[in-house]
Amino acid sequence: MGTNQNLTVAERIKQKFDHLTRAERQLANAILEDYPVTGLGSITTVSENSGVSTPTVARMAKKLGFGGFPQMQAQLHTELKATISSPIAKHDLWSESAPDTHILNRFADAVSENMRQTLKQIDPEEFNAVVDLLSDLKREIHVVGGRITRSMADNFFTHMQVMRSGVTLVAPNSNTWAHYVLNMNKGDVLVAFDIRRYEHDILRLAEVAKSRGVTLILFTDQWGSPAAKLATYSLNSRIEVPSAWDSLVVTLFLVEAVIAGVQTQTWNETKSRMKTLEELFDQTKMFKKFI
Amino acid sequence: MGTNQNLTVAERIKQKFDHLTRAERQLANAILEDYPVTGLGSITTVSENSGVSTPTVARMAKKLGFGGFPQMQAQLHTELKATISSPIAKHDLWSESAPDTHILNRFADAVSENMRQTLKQIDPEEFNAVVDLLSDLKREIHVVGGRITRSMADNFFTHMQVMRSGVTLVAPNSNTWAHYVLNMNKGDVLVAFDIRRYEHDILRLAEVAKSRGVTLILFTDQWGSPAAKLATYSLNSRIEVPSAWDSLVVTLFLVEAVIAGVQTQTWNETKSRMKTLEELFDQTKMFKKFI
DNA sequence: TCAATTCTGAAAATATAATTTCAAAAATAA
DNA sequence: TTATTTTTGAAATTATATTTTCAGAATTGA
Repeated sequence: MGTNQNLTVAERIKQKFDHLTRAERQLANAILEDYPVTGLGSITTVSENSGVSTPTVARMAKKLGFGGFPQMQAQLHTELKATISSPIAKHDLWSESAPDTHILNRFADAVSENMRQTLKQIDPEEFNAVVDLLSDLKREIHVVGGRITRSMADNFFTHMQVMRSGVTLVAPNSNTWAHYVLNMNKGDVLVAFDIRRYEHDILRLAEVAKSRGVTLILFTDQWGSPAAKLATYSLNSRIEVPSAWDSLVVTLFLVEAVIAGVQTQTWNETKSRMKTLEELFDQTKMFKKFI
Repeated sequence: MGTNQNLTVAERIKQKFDHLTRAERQLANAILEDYPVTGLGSITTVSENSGVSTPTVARMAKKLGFGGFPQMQAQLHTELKATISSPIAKHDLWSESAPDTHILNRFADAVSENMRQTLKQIDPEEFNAVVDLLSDLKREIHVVGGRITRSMADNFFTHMQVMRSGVTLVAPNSNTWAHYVLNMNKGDVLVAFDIRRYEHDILRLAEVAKSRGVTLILFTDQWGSPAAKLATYSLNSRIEVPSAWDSLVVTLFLVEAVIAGVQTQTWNETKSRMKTLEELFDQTKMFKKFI
């Protein structure tokens, strides 16, 4: 039988519409009405919604060239997925001169997808709340990272330090952390970075900080660090890429966006401060000689 | 229990995410990935697609406040119907719940554009050459960053150090750099990071290194650091974003891609090394107590 | 009109889905 | 480490969905 297997359900219905019986046409119209959502329920639901019996539904599915109702439904799922998912051609972006299989392009695809997924899941209210908290000059801010995320913590610290006072970077070596804890007071904020291969020390620090009334902001991955349950705000980013390691690209994106947010928020108070600091760097740069 | 009945599945997941278990989070991420289509199949399909068991799916549905899986699915159907019938096809990237003008979305647009432009301009041959050079175990590698790019240098160093021996991170304080120069020999590689507000010290170090027969790989911005003229390979990334600072997101992308390249190239020699190191970290993690 | 044919859905039969139970595995606490 | 708790999925159970059967209803052609 010459039924083309690649047709959509809607196309098949239209093609065969003349050969459908009265009850089948009724069903077909119901399916096309809110296409493809109506077809997604159980055969019972579909039959009820269109006022026909379940055998009619099953029969029509076969008539349209499917093995049965479940097969027709699977096709509807596939179609829906194609409709819903991004219409943006995946890699018109990327490096054209390199083949699709080149690590650059595979990496780019993965990072781009990570970005998309992360942004889809982020709660802007939560983001705003984080920015507000970090813009509050009355609160001291403590920043800590793990073995791999240390660079994120460092980057965050470097920028925050320019914008405001009262920012501390907790040293990587956890032996010294007791001293940092002494300086954490009620109302302070701890910004922690913890991704897969979650570090026990970070969790411990978060616990101790929490017990001292410190608010925890956590940058973690899609699965969530164990410290997440202690966090008031946690910003999760997708980190999987075709590599033996995880990608911090999206995490860095969030960090930079938060920094930009804080900068906007505190601009009035901090613009002169920033200018002075920048000038200082420019000057010292001039006079240093190392060799 | 006070669960609001009018929340979407996605909202419920986000709300309860921190209280979900490992397998449940895995499932939650799978559902959010192609939301809401992934959740539309049978409980069996959903469980298979997300790599968890059917009881886990049923349990999570209850945990999210539904009577069971079918109830959760009904909610997904309702949501889908609402989505489909709304004619406004939002650009599905980025955070839909935030307005276009929100810093998150403006930042995302900028970063995405930076990524596109950067990849368009990168020469895959040059990229490959950089990977080859860094995979050559006979060459010592020296890594240096500036005030802002230090975190990039640090990140690069951390990963390279796991994969191979002979990698040195040049300390941030340029007073001490003379010592590092003493250890640079002909054939060595200097990986330098230098973006806008180019740092004079980096240029000086590059000059000195060059005079000792060291090959320079430079990560810089679209305009190119003054050190670019000394570099054998330079990887330029776009860094402009709506912020007082520049964005290192794309630079980090290139760094991670290079690392992934080196990893692939040296896999045979380094896999055991990597494994051992990872295990070491896992162990020390267990026994350290800081407080 | 009536007989032949096709269509349809109630009900039975079958297949699959969803939930529950429970023992093993993993995580956590002591 | 060892004990305790929590989490997890295989297997059993239960509930639903899907298909099949078949008798009656609707349609068609004379």
